[in-house]
Amino acid sequence: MASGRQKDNPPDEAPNSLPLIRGRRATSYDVARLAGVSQSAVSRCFKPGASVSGKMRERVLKAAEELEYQPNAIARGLITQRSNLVAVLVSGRLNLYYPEVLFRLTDELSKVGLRVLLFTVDSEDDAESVIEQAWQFQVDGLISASHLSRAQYDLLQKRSIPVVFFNRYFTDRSTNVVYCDPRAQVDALVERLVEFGHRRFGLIRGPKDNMVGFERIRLVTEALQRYRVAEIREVQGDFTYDSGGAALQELCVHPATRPTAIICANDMMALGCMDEARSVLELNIPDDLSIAGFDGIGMSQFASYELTTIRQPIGRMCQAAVAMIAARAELPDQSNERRVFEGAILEGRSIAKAP
Amino acid sequence: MASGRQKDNPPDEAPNSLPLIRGRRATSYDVARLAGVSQSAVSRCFKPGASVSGKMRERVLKAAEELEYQPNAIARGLITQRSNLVAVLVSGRLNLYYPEVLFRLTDELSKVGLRVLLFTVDSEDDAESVIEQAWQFQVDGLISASHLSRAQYDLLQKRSIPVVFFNRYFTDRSTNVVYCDPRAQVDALVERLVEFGHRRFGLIRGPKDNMVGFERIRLVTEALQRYRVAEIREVQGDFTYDSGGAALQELCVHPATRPTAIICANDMMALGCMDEARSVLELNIPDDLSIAGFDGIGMSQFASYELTTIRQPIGRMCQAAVAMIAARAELPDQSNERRVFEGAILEGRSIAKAP
DNA sequence: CTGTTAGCGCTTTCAC
DNA sequence: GTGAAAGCGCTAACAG
Repeated sequence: MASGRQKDNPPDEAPNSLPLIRGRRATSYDVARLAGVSQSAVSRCFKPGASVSGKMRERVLKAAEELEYQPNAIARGLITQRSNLVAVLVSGRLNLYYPEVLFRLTDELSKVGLRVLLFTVDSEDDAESVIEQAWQFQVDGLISASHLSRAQYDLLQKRSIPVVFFNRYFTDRSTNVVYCDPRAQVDALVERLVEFGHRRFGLIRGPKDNMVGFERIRLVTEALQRYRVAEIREVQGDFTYDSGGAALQELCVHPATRPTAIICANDMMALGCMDEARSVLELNIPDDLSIAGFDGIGMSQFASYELTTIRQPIGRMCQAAVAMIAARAELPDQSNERRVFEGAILEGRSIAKAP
Repeated sequence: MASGRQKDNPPDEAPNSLPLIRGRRATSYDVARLAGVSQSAVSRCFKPGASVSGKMRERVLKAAEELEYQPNAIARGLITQRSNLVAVLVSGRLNLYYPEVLFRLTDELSKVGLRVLLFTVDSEDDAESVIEQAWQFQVDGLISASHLSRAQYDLLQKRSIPVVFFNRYFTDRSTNVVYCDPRAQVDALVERLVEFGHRRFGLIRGPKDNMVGFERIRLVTEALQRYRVAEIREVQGDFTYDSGGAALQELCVHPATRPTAIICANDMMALGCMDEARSVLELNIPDDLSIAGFDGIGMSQFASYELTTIRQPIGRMCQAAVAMIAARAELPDQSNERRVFEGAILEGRSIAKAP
């Protein structure tokens, strides 16, 4: 067999053969040999801020270009203990109904030189295996826009993997978290609806395991109580379009006392609700029924809907999440941080005076 | 300093300390020491189908569990020359308007033990750097649901990175490709529209660099010519909702001779079109205007739209793409393959007799 | 500034 | 069936 580290070519090989010698990619040794320098010199040339003379750098880069050499990130990660990989967890739901988030996160991460190892999760059991995978791949951090159990979070902590939660958190654990607090906007929205004369409200919850959905409905309920609204009916949804329509039906079983205003824990359900109201119950929106949502997804502003909703500043939130994870990939022992963003009311045409 | 490979503990360390010794994760050496076997034995226990005695396996797995040992995928990749990483390229557009694709691909890939290194691309220049990144991370393959230039594809080939195209291909290159051929459904759709008495058609194209959009419109045009339809007006769109509305305006500048049927290169534009028709031009759909699309995205079947469209069998297409890339990650030199799926007409309520 | 050297944690011959 | 030893491609002290 050939000697170690390919210090010399096998005799039958042309001296300046193609970069891919027998399908093998060029290594820093190949570049070093061609440039007539040491292998570590090559390494330095690819490390930003290393001390190399201009002459050397030039020769090395020329040789590297000729061989189409690019440092092997895997080998680098092995020794530096930094993979430059960040695991991103999104639930199937989020990805389908709010794809902007994943897209923005990926974009921002790539700006700071981090790659996305994508995981989609549908249940807590999935998350279990995701954590093992992330661990095996030595990720520098994890951004979770999906539910994790406390045990799973503790495991991550124990393994010193920095975690940033996106729009979810634990009440009994300090964590890094980026989220949107819609409190002020909820209050303004409720005030407006009450001023419009609404007295019977329907609230459509998110899935049971979802903090954000829960919190939103809680804020709405509290605001309503502050305005002395007593007739509040809550029904369960699961963030899907279909569940929005089903929930509306449930709220309207007694047409005489049906709500005149409905607030949904997310936009997707609000759209389902609007469609059900118009096409099945034959109600006009907003004249017969006011509907509002949360998120500010692109679709909610389509002409068929023009939903009044509370938007999250997704762009800034994604930037914040990435900045936090990048900082902790660099210095793992930073203390936890919460970054809370305000929402903003997106004025649509889905709310009006009570009928 | 401590001796190489941590064969012995520093004296100040407790014998059975925590798995994370000073934040370091357990290695196969740690497990070997605890189990009283050689390091290579540990390695074998984690390799499926290796020859290990039951007794040994048991001891090793017990030690591994105690130390929470999981093999380091990075180090493994370095030696096996397989990273188990697959680069997935999606364009911002695709991700936003057709998130199902990314979701399904990720799911299927994880079933065969491959991880997704996600890249989002908006221009060909982005693709350039993505390819370098993918190369640096030694990906076992690349699935591209985004545009690549010929030069970029050739580079990938030269580097022996298996590539599977999702819904795009080159006319002058043989490639691995999964795509949907809607020919038969286009023909059926056009036939139906002609039978409904439509004689003036409007066609809304996709972005200029997009093969699929181009092909769809070409198929429509050919079918129309076969049915001797002469009045065809094509306008440019870019697959976005907004561009659908704008295109409709352009098609209707002369109300007297406006098209009575419109076919859009994708669903998202068709939705924009429907909304523009209803809310701005005050046309009824389908009575005043028939509209059809391509894709079969979830949203197209919302009650506000019920678009008649030609659906792609996304689930099966994603399975096929993953099977192809997995096979080529295993045996890189397999010949190219094209897997073509038929579309299916999704019956909505957006087409009817010509006014 | 440059080269030498020692590993990162793993898989894989090769003897035994 | 098991252990010893080599080495994947790279970075990081350390000398010079």
